[in-house]
Amino acid sequence: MADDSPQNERISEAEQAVMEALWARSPLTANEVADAVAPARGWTLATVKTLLSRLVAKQAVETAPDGKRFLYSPRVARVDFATGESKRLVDRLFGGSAAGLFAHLAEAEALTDKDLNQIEALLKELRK
Amino acid sequence: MADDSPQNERISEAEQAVMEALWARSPLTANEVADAVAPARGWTLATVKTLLSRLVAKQAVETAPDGKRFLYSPRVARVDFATGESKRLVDRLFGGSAAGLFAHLAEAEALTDKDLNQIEALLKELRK
DNA sequence: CCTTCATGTTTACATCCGTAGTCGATTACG
DNA sequence: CGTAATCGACTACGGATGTAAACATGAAGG
Repeated sequence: MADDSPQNERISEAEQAVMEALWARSPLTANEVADAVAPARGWTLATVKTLLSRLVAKQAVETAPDGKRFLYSPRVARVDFATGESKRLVDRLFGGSAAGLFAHLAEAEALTDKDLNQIEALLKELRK
Repeated sequence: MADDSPQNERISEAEQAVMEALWARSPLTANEVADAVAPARGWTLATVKTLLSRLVAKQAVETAPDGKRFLYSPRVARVDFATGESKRLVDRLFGGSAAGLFAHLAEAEALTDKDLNQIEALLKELRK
């Protein structure tokens, strides 16, 4: 029973920063990833390399040899990651009810007018 | 500059299970908390005691002496915890846009009809 | 009173995470 | 051809987390 499916392992916060770079553009070399991510987080190249390794181990990223080095690409889509994390939150905090999450955000005044308008438009669209 | 405000520290997943017990009913003794959470998670009393200690250290839980033992109560409201976690998710994944989260859930078909109805009703209420 | 039970405190330990240095091999440049 | 730069792999290490046992101390019961 080989575990060939991507991303059973959890992606940590620091790792996500690396994924974002790859989601934005890929494939990238380790250096390119570092250029994209390291400055904003104050990381050294070594840190980025470690995170890339861990992501490869977690099968969240795959490598293609390119001469001496590797080109890195995401193996999990950002959409799937976002879905997983969102569902986890909804389950953990709102008993699986997405509406519960929205009620909560509304109550916490965490919804801007813009949010409300967009959600309303979305709803209309879905109803169609 | 004393840090007297509750919960700057992050509450972990295991710790949240303990918080849930206290949010459901409080104050509770360590034993009562254990009775409430240990079976479902397969924990021993010792584990619950450790988690309670850490929560006290994190100022997420406060104690009141009750003779020989302590009574534990939450110091952070569940609502605030939920708000914090929700905002963190929205920031980390949807650039701070709650509508983005909503659009995403819709696209992932993670919204049931019930969710949609409830959200619609919510919106109507907010528009009032 | 002395033993036992209950309960909080301390210690333990494996794993994960954040952050990074070092090593070994390979490539490229002089 | 030899030396320097490059790059992935391995090692490191402190803190957080999950999980729990050992210990100390006070209370309760015989």
